Amino acid sequence: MSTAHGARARARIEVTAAIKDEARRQLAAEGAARLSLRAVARELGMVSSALYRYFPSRDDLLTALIIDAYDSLGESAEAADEAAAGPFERWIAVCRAVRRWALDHPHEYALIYGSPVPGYTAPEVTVPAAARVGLLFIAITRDAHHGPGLAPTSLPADLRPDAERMTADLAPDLPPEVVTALVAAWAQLYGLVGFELFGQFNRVVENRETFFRHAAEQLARGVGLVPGSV
Amino acid sequence: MSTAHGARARARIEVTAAIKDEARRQLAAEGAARLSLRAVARELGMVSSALYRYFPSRDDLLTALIIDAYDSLGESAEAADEAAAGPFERWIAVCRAVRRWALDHPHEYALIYGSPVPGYTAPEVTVPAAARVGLLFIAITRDAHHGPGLAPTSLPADLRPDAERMTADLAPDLPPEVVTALVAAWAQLYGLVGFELFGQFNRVVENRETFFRHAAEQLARGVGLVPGSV
DNA sequence: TGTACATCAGTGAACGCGCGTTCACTGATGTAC
DNA sequence: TGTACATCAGTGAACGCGCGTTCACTGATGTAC
Repeated sequence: MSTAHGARARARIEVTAAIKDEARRQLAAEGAARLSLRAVARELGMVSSALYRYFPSRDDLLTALIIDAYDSLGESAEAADEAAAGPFERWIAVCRAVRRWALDHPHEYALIYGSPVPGYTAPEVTVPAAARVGLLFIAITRDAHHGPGLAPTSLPADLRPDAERMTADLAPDLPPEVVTALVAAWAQLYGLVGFELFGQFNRVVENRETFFRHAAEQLARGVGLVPGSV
Repeated sequence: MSTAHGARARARIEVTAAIKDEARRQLAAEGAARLSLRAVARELGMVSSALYRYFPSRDDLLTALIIDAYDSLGESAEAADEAAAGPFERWIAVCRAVRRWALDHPHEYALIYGSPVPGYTAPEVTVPAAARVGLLFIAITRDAHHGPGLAPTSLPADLRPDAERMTADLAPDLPPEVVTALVAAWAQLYGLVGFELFGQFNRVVENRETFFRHAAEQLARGVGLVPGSV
């Protein structure tokens, strides 16, 4: 019954991977807006119409690349998390992994966190992969909250309902003050990374690694994490 | 001597403005990657080659739009600044103006702060316009520093040289701790705005106005600003 | 083990599209005397 | 005020390009009996 191990099935997996690899290469070189099915096919020595056996349209190829990018970023972040001990240190490690990954994969980063690709809207299937880094930050903060050291700032009254809804959705065992700070810190992290990546720090910040680490530490403090506690 | 008031000169100014307006309209509708000289000309009832009397190439038109966008954002921010009193309140007002402008001009915002347009690199002429909002934040913080209320966090030793260089470049009369915090806050502000604008807050933050205001207040505190002091 | 049929990866030509840019030109507006 | 010439905005045709997608096809791989 299982054709899943036939030569045809194996070939299909390999060619699909080759298409994505070449597409990723072009993405890295030119950006998502310039990614072209015809160019991918040309580079693989195929005829452009052959790609339609693997991806029903250019948008589907883009979607596959987006999911892969989120997963690649998620894996980097998770590996950094596992290599660190203590909530504060884990937080910093994940922030640095995100920055590192972004600098190593600028166009893939732009694809998932930059301005939307014109004419393309990401389908629902991308959501789980997109959530990985966020879930990691939540897990780290939750672990810290079980120990000592969380000193959340207070919430204004008009933010409380939304904060409580977010808390119920994301991390019911954390205080709403912390969840709010967490979401803000998450967005702010991407501001820091994006500014560096897209050139806004040119002529302003030079020692970017050190600057980033300092800023990431401030973000950690913002969600109540302090160095050294385990 | 002065042909600057002839009918021809006046017409030139008007047509140049009309081209930019139409280009801005297409930018708003489709994004920078889809902006096309031919479509602009078509919409204006001109032949595409006629645009070359006004802009030597598509890139020059893009550059003009970028400068206009920075100036438009800068004006909004400056107007908000002037309408507020006290450093903390001015800070919040400027942050909110930036967010408001971004939500009102999403594609122009993406053009100046989103992922770079493929094949285009912004020339030097854009720098002064790009600096306006940053200068505003520096001015606000400087004013606060002349009064009471600045309580800067400390700097790690390895960041100090870069922090002192930045301080000399940007605001020699401010302490390096504050300048560093300022640059970070500036990047973080754009993280908050970008996340909302590019859809990362979908299904996460609902009351975005309130959330943003709270986050902006935290940023203000990060550079040592506190409410109520004048 | 061998044969008949079904599946499906890849081909090659074509459709219809839009793009940026160049170039020789026409004709109206502006300038010098 | 009138004439001769220079400037320059806008035209229309063309160049050369690349794109996504469709379609009828060939031929190799896989399946059922």
